[in-house]
Amino acid sequence: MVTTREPVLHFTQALVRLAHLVQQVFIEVGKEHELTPQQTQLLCLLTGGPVGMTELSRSLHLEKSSLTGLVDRAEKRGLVARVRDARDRRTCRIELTPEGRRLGALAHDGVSERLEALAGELPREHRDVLASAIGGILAAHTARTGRVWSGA
Amino acid sequence: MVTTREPVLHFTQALVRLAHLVQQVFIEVGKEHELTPQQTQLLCLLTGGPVGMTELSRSLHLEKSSLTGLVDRAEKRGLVARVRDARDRRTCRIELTPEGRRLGALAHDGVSERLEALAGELPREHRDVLASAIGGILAAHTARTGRVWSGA
DNA sequence: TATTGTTATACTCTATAACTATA
DNA sequence: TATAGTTATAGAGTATAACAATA
Repeated sequence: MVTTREPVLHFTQALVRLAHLVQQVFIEVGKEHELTPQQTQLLCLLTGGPVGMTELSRSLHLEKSSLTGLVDRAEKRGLVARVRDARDRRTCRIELTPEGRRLGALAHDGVSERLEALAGELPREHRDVLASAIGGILAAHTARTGRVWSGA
Repeated sequence: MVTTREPVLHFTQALVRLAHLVQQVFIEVGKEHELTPQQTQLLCLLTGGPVGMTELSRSLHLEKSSLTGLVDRAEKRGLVARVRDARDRRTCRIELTPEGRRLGALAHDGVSERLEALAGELPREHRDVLASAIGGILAAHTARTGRVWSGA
């Protein structure tokens, strides 16, 4: 049984609420730059370098057809570009335009800033425990599914 | 490969990835019961009892007009009902139908189960630190905005 | 006048199924 | 045949603006 300082929240409850808070930060920061949450996520992901549609759809957990529309709209807004590959003419890599890179960086920084601020009052060692505990959860999940999400 | 106590992830990076993982769990569990993520969230929120449209729109961070549609669809599926108030005939409270309550409970349990499983390998004291650290973050945010999200 | 909620409208986001082009 | 990506279609989710009904 739990004897010492009992956590106020159940463990899973805490995770769910935290997730929604982070999601909200993501939405608000995106809105400041007139980005939808999905566009924000796309830009953050592409910060790591160009990615093909199939890999992108796996990373974002989206059907390829859904991704086509997302990339279409981002392309129309001048945030990303489709670059065709001469070797395999079926494929294309999606890469950031300078404007996309700029907005992606702004969004990334805005999210970091706000999350840091939220956690500002936590003692340093709690932050470390938090980060490494989360790292453990993510590692367990990655080992099980082979999936990594690398946004923000 | 994870060796030292040094966090592998930056703090904010860890939060963002965790949030996306939780979100994905939410989506997958909802899908098992043919619920959209938004419906799942709505049902979980209403588990605490009937809520009016205005308060609901604040809790979910949605415009009232967006909420109208969400409730319409949920009502058409027989998950919730609008109950009009005789005292103030402008307002209505949204409450779960038996079917909505059933699906809400299933979704809630499914989410808890999976998150527990993901965290299954964490030492007990890390889970407690994690939960209380998150509690601190949420409390700080709530103090600042006066908002609570009470889903799942 | 202020509030509660809805309607009208125009997007974005998403999935399924069928398709084209290339390998 | 198999893979990479698109198109067609339908529906859900969302916001803004204008509105109706009630307080």
